[in-house]
Amino acid sequence: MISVCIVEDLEDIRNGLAGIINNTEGFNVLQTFANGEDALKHLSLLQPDIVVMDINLPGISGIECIRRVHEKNRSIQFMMFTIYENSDTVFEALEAGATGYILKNSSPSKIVESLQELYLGGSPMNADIAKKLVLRFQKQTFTQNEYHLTPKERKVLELMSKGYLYKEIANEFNNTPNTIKQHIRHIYEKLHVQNKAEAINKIYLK
Amino acid sequence: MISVCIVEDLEDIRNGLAGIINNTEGFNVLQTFANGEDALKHLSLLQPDIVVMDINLPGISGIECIRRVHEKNRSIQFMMFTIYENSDTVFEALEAGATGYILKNSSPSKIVESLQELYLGGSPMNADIAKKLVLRFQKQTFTQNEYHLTPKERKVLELMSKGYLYKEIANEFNNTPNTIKQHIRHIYEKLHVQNKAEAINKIYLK
DNA sequence: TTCCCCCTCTTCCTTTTGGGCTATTGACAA
DNA sequence: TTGTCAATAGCCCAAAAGGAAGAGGGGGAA
Repeated sequence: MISVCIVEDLEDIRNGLAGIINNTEGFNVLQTFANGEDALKHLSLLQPDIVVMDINLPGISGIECIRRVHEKNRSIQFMMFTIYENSDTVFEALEAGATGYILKNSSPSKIVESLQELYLGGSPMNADIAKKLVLRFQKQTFTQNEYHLTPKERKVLELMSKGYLYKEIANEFNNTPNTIKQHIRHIYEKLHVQNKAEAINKIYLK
Repeated sequence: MISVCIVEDLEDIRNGLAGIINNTEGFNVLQTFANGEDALKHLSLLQPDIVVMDINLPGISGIECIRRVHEKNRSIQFMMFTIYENSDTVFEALEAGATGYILKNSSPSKIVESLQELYLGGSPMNADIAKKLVLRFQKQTFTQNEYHLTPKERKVLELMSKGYLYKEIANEFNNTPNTIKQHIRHIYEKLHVQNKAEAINKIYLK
């Protein structure tokens, strides 16, 4: 039996969704909430398997609600439930702890299918959002070539990003620290940055 | 008309797949290849919209093949085509430039649907793989709590990782640089690191 | 062959960082 | 009320990083 809680401010949608889930074998709606504040109070005690969370709630946002509950309850799975697909919002929610994502206009069967996937350890989401995740993932390799770094510079940058000192990098390549310094100066010029942290940020983060 | 090339060493599977795709309205199989070497020679000229790439090829691997073609042809979309779901392999392929992912035992309709999604800019993949991507994405936020950093320390760390100097962070919070230095000392102690780059690495990378 | 780029290394100098140590305040919990 | 801890801040000192400017060798392309 998969236990579910629903947080959704619109009564019709909330009840409709609860109906769909309750009428599906193997699912059980424990409780529904009309706002994030109520949900915050009770979710830790209820310990549902899944929380279906509307993102646009009055008062505390769905994302904030996920963040707070997720922090203390790592076993509860959160399924975002929204009408639109703003990718920033979705990323924020993923960061806050959500693992799945369904659109409000999905068919009942699609919704149930997604909940099952989530319960089985998957991350149901549409191909668009998955693509954005993939792009973030690819960014690293992608970015490096953009700045026309030479092979040597890339290797230096990599060690630098791991916290190696100039002299340690120098040992690694049998160079003098001065040489490494020179490479790093060139890297900074090409990236238009002034220090290690900025360089790492530009190449490996964001 | 969506143009497709197929790289797959097993003749039956290759022809079967080509048949499925050619019999679907809106799709056209330009050419099929039995190995990566042949594909490498011709893909740049053929410029298909999509390449369906088997990962386990004799000789040069599918991943290496994607990497090389992708490097010079950013508009060609790559769909991985495998029997198993080793996540390391899938990540490697994503890194190499693949954006979609289908299992060999998928139904013909599922395969066609995935190809359409890919063409429309999505990243078709099953919920398991999506979950792994999400987990990588969440790692950051996840890690921070592990080291019991205080909220202030987290904020300092964040600015530090962006390349801010002590005094710049100090201005941001109306503190003296000495205070920031002290916070950073504590951060380093908690993370067991000696410098910025290591700290960034431990919290935001890998 | 000439020119450009990559890799190598230097010297001189300033700024930034990091480690050790100490200390005060306020909040919160036992 | 006493103890702990976060946040604030200071001092001294040494190491590391970064900026400016120059220079030589080697290899590939025009």
